[in-house]
Amino acid sequence: MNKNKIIAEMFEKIADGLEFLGENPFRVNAYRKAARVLEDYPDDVEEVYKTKGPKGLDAIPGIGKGMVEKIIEFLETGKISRYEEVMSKVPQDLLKLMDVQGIGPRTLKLAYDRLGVRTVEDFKRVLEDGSLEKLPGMGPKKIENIKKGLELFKKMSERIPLGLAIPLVEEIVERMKELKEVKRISPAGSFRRMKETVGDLDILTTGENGRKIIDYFTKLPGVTRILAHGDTKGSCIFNDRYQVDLRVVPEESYGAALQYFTGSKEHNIHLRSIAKSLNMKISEYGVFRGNEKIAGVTEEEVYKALGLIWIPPELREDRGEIEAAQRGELPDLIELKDIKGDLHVHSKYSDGTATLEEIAEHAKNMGYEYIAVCDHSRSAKYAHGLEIDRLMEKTEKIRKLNQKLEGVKLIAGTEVDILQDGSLDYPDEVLKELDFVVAAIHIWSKTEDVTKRIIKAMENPYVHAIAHPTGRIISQREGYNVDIEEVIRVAAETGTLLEINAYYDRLDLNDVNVMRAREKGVKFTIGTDTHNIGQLWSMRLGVGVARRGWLEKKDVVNTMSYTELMKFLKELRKRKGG
DNA sequence: GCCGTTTTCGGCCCGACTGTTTTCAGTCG
Repeated sequence: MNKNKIIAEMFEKIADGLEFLGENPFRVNAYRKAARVLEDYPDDVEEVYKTKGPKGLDAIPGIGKGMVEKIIEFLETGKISRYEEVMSKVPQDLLKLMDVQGIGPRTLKLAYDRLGVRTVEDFKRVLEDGSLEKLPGMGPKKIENIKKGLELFKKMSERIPLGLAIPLVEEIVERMKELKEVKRISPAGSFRRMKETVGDLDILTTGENGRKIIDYFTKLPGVTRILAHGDTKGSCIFNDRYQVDLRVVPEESYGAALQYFTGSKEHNIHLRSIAKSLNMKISEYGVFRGNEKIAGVTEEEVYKALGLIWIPPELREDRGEIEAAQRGELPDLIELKDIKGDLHVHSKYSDGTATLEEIAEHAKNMGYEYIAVCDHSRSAKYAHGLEIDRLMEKTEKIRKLNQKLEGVKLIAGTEVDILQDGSLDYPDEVLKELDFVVAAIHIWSKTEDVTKRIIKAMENPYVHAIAHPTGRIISQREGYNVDIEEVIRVAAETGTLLEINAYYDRLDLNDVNVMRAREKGVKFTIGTDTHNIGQLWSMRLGVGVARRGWLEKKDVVNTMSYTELMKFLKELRKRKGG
């Protein structure tokens, strides 16, 4: 585990603290930016410091002299004195409330100075007993707003996995299209960027009668609460859980608005600074030179006005895509239609619910050429892992079935367990008989470093891929204690594929790790880890991660035809010495 | 606190909404 994340968190907390103390907002922003840069930075800062010294750290964009000093202080002493100084001046418990809608640093400071509020509990008390309301700038509506914000805070504090939001958003979009006033409609925000989790869901429309469109929206089935209801914006809670904002914008600024509301915030900030350097101004209404509007109908022309080619939403995180677009060198991203098959599906043989025949049938429905059936291995008792004879029986059945099937093939595979000592749950003679082997860790302890186990598995010539390489479950668990940089390095060295597990709460590898692995020359497989056939659709989540990780068609092996893929898998084993 | 092919000082992204105001501060995205 590298220290980037720890330092990033400390910088973030310094930013919160300074904001509360009323420090120069630009300084606050500098800490936030540094935190975000570190969070995303591919290399371990400790390693950078060791090999390149302070200069190496200073070369990181957004990290200057002051931040370098603090990073070094942390690496050498485990502390940052500035952090401790700021923390000693602020009520740390109270600052948690910064994330509540309607509460910002000024409100907290006001309550702190005038009412002696020090904790979340204090704050709730002055909110209830009316003393907060008596302060200057506070009024009944503000108080009401904060109360609502607190109520929602608990429910909303957890971000929603993208896979859960997709059905809801698509249904809303379909229903809105039924209204004849609605001309154009598109989801925006982190949803459109295919971020692994989403907060609020943003939907953008153009159309004639804004009021009517918003009215219709607030009356959709599933609305349990209406938060805002105006001529251009409506905001509702669906199913007591999902906040959806609908905006109606004029046709002539649709592109600018879509760009603006798609974000990310960091991407937009960067764009606006470019606009400024070109003596232009960019907003949700368009790109302006003086009072003259020079772009705004489409996103393409917005980017073009700034000297950029259009940037796919998945890349808009300010992770180098703007510079790449300036050079005209954006990747030709993989698309869902490039996917020729699913390389991680479970059948009834282990803990899946579908028979081989049903899987083949659904492969056809998905328009696939193949599906790899990768059931659990014998140690996975909890999942009815297959003993060798059952595995052989299943493999035999797949071979026979393939002779009958038209237009689709099943690939005989396994998701073989990587055991405690890094050996595999089937002997090589057995693995050899299978066309596709993904290896995975399913049993581990929190204190254990599993890096060596995974590396040993990658060195096995019969292993094609490592499934869910970090083991994280979105908003449930962190994942194994694994040095992912090392895993990536060995994957590149041995040619072993890394899986993008597309199951909605895994998405493992994640976007940032995919990006790093790609830079090192690693190839990928995308598999849905489907256990019942209705989950096959989540391939699009995996493709979303791949796109966010800058992958092209050539980086993902299940874009190959069946024949190409089988050839590739055989050659990979040869290269690995099998 | 960061940053510079106009700048090592003086900028730093922008607009809307809300509620509280009577000209604006705070918050949000």
